[in-house]
Amino acid sequence: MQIRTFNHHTFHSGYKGKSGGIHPYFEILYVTQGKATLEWMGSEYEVPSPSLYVLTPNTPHRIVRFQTPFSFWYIELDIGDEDAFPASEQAIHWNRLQKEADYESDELRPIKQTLDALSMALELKHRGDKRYDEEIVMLDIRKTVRLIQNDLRNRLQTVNEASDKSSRDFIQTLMRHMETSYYEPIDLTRLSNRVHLNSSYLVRAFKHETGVTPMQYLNKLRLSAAISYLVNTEMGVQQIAEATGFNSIHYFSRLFKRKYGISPQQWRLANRK
DNA sequence: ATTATCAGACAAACCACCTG
DNA sequence: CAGGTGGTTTGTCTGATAAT
Repeated sequence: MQIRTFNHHTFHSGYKGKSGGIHPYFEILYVTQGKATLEWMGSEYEVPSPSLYVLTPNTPHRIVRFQTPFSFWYIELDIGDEDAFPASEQAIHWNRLQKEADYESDELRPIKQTLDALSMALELKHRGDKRYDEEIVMLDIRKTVRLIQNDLRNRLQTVNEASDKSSRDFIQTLMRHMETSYYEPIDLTRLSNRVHLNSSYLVRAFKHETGVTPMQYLNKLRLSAAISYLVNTEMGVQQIAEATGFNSIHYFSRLFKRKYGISPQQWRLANRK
């Protein structure tokens, strides 16, 4: 495991710079001051402070609204083939909990203590202080990840004991699948085979539960990924269409224009700098 | 609760062509 | 040449309805 990059920011009123991205790295985002909304994998998350978000590789994320001053730091990690990091399902579950997370509680206090230690260590690194020790930072990151996983495991046990498993778990299964594999070829037949259900029943159940059909949900994910690529990379529209799972640039730009009113290229020009 | 079928509406995907 | 549009074919979604 390697730190690929880390940074800390405070947004003051009038801030108009970049506040998100997409990259093939695992990211930990720790919010220390202010409130905001995080867009991640097609959903919005209320971001209080303190709160901690785990962002899995290749997923676009963006802070869209914030109450100033808004402070946070993040670390992007090249985790190689380590499997100790939360899977997408766990990350989603964890991030959803952040809205109401109480970091003074017995369960979460150890995480906050570790994060505060990390904050201080990263501050040393930022200043080029000799006391900075990368090894200790790595241990703290591993400890944080481990604490998150333990906390999730404990919660899951209590949930499973308390409630009967929803008969509609397959919808969550499919949503998670699309969120992590939106760039792969996905069609209705593959989705219904995946959960062993009739496709017409699947569409009805999915819409009933989520308000959108499976393919609408998938396109929403793909377009929000495309937005991140447009703003944060130099990739051409053709490349972005491929990277987000669209089979053709033509269809991509048409869908894009339908949703945002302008073409991808125009959107990039309008949202740069 | 789930599957099946059918028809009609609508959206996605594709090809050919246009534009800057 | 990359990116955008028009028209056509193919796939998805929905409502109705019947059955397990």
